[in-house]
Amino acid sequence: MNVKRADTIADALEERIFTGEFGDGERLDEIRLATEFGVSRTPVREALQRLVASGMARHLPRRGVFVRQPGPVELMEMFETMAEIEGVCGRLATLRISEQALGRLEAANTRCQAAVESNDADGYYRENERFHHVIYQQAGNSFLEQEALRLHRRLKPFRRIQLRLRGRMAQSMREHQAIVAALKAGDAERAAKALREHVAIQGEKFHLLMSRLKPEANEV
Amino acid sequence: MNVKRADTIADALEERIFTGEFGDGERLDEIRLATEFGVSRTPVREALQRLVASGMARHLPRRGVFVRQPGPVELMEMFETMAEIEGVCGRLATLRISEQALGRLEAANTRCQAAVESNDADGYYRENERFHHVIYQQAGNSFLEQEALRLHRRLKPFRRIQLRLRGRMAQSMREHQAIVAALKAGDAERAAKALREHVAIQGEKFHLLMSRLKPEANEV
DNA sequence: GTCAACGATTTTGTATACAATATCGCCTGT
DNA sequence: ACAGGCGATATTGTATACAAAATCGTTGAC
Repeated sequence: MNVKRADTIADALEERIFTGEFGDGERLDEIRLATEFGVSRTPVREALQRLVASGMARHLPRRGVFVRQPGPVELMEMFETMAEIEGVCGRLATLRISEQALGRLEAANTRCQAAVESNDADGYYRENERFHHVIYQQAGNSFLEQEALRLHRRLKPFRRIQLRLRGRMAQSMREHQAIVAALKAGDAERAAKALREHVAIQGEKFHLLMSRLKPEANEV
Repeated sequence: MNVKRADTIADALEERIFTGEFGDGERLDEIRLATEFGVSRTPVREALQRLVASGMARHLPRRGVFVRQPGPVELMEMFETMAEIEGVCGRLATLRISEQALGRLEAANTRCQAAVESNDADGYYRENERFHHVIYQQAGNSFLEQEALRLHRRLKPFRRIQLRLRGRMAQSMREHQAIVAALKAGDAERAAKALREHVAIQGEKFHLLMSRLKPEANEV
């Protein structure tokens, strides 16, 4: 193992929170996890601290660490924030993007199109991610890029679902093309708006799916 | 002590990094800090992890944690990101702000004006902070608000300095008034632009001061 | 029967002990 | 004299032991 054990434990726990194996409010028992991972409490506690720092769990002093699944309201807030940050990245990228990066965007879009045609959701998802990462990077601000990546990653399990909606992949594809068009035209405000709405729609589609699947889970 | 010891240690270390007592690249020796704080290594290690999580230090496995002071480039990136986020908050707040909050903004501005007239930089700083916090809050997105507060806090030691520039307080005051005017007019784009530039100028002024004070520190 | 208080138990937070690995200095060989 | 390797030392990472505090159950009083 290249990284220290506490890091791997943190990753494993993170994954389990993402998949929903750990429900909201569930206490993460240090001893239980320690025995489960076959380690002492020390590395488990380090991992838990990492979860708390990333906002995936809450720490109540002398009480323990409790997983904190975002509710519908917070999820919509996170999607809105992501949309705004993407918009910012898009506006800055319009002014700063390189020719090469524009090429990478179009290449990713081409592969997205292929995925749409073969109805390959996984492939689309992968290329879509690449597309967005290029835009974050081309905003020309490493700090902003890192923040965008952080939130992007946090929303990953929720973003993925909405691609299952009928026709969403093709719609997303058209939005990508509009984004590239605005970037090529050097129209920063149009690029910002296109990206903002592209992500906002993802949030709305996700919300739609959630309210369909479990309509009772819409409060708090 | 209400909070656990590791938290207070983290706060103390954070403060010392902010004040520059710990320089960039300096190793934070667990044993040294433990003896200094009169505790064992365990709470010190927890505190160090918190610093790493907040980006104020870096952790090299089996090597230790090293303080990571942002260089001029990263600082400008952080100011630019802050400017963009404030712009976003401003745009959203224009659509969502309450009458009461508008009143609070104007009250804060009035107190700012008083501080300008008595040349009270500390007072100005305090009311300026309140002003911005109201805008974050009125964006109507708790998640975004928390992100804004986090970055705002991170930039605190650097934001404060620029107020010492001659005439900066009065200029900042005028910018605040333009922001409130845009908010009252319901012109979201104008409010966004005004806030973006207000913060961007802070970054520029800070940069100006830095290049004056230590012109050799402008690389990396 | 219910509520409160007290003690036992569990669990977190901290200290210390141990293990593993990196760093530094010395020594030897060329 | 300098480079490389080997060992001593120091430091991080993990395990265990201990302390403090919260929870839970029981018991007793009303």
